[in-house]
Amino acid sequence: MSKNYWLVKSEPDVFSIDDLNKSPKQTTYWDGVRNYQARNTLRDEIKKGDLVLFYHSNADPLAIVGVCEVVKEGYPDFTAFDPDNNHYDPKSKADSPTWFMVDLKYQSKFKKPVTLEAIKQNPKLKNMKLIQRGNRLSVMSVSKDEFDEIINLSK
DNA sequence: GCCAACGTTGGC
DNA sequence: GCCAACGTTGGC
Repeated sequence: MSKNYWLVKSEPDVFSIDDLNKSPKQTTYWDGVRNYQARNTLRDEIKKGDLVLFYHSNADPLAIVGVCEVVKEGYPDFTAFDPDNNHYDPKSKADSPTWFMVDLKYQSKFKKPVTLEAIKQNPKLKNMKLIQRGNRLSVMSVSKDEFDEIINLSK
């Protein structure tokens, strides 16, 4: 089984890569995704051992800032069951959950963040979903070539 | 803070 | 099933 590559967005004011690094076991559950397309990715496609680019949105700079690893595959997002949680969704039931999440573990922080600007200017990355018009998905796939190019740019 | 580009909701 | 209204995302 070959490894797949992904990108997740997070607002660093809410949860940054440093927050992930400081989390217990450098691991967090990636909760709060409430979009069906992203849900399908989390539930069905992302596998243990896959690598994930960590992107800071609504930030300065806008950039991919590091890499994390999937340590637990899709399982029900329990924050949807908690009325006190910001991500509460009464339509999601414990016996037939609507929303899913994965666990991510910190792997590395780039010496040099790969900015959105640099990605837009790189012809090898012109097909990245991140820069396609109107893309607001918080979880998306990345090709191996794109992943490798991002790693090169970060050195 | 603005607003384009979505996705979702709900009346009909 | 259509579509207007509304809410959210996220770059600028």
